Amino acid sequence: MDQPNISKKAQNSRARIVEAAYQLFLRQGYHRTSMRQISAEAGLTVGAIYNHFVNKEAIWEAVFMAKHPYREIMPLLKSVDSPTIAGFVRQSASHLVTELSRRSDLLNLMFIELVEFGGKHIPVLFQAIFPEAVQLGETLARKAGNLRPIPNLVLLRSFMGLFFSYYITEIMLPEEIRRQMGSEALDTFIDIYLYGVLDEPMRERND
Amino acid sequence: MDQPNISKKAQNSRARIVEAAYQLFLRQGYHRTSMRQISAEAGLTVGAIYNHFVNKEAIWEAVFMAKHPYREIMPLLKSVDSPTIAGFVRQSASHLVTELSRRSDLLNLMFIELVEFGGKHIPVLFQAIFPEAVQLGETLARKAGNLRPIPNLVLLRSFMGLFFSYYITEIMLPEEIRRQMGSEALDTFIDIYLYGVLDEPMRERND
DNA sequence: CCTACCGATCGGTAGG
DNA sequence: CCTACCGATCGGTAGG
Repeated sequence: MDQPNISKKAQNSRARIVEAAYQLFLRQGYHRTSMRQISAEAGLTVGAIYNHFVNKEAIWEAVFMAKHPYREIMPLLKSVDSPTIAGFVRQSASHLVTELSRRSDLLNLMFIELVEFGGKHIPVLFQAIFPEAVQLGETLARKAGNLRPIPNLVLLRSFMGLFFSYYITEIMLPEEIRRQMGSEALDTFIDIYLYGVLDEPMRERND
Repeated sequence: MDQPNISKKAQNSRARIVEAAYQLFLRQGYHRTSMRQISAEAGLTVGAIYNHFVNKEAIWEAVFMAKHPYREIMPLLKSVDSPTIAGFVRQSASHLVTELSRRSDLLNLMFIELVEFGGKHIPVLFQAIFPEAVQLGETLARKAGNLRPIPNLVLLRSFMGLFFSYYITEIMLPEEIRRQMGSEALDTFIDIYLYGVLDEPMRERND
């Protein structure tokens, strides 16, 4: 115990840097967060960070890949086991929106990426998650329910778009208006989507 | 001509600062843009800027209020004159998406606001556009077509959400996948929306 | 509206 | 020769 595994120590430092940077980036944005803050939060010196990352942007890349919303969203979607499309969409929506409102900062990572880096790291991220996403699209298409003729990829895209549309319009509404709409807004969004993609019945709320 | 109108000169300087800052903020983000850059682009010194704005954030507020997407979107939507809901949605969508792809930076202002300021200026912006938006919602609801029972505000919100969902998912897709989906993706998104909000017929593409 | 400058802090690197 | 890290400081730039 006097001679700890050096490699493990290094991995631990790296993990602490990523975790500290993640918290700070979300709270303050990328440019408002200094290397000093990251190093202080991670419990090592500024110089020490550069043994793990060549520069600040490399830290962002590690944070982005390790903490992007999909890492939370995918397991959530996989845990939904309704046999019908309608049930799957309703359950997914309630899970996702609960998660998004509990952690309203989740999509901020994507916004920072878009604002600060022009989205240049997104293709790499996309490659990593594409197979899983395609699989999800196929799972969705195989469930019971008469889908209108919609290509799998577009179906998947619109499914994800459902949450973006709800979340972004929610962010942009002042508290007051949000209350006026009530919690039915989400149900209505889901209904619109289900009426939009399904052909005939199966749209009832029977999850 | 030796004694130009001072107030006009001041207004002109202010306008040049806002325009210069707008270009730079979009291109580089807020924190990557220095007061020096803005002053150089606007053709005056750093100190001079502080005769027009108390600080850098005040410049952002002026840019945000003057250049936000609604300023472009609202006139566009008002110019659409189809008598049916379906026609209105289809025409609006084609106009908006054309405009958004021609100026892919339009929504970036919103993202910067969210990332750098936590969205704290949005309520002010919202107050300014809310009456117009409500009017638009009513116009939409009065057009021909059997709407399912959806509250006006939620209908308007979902209508705006349609574009967010399309635009955000487009940003997040690498060029390659976007091409695979083809240009029908937008048409499919619109169809899903129309099937979602309309009760029975009138969904045909007859704009 | 300018020149000149401030306290502080930035991302990154020196030698050991 | 490696790793992980230190105290101190680099040249420049931030908002004001």
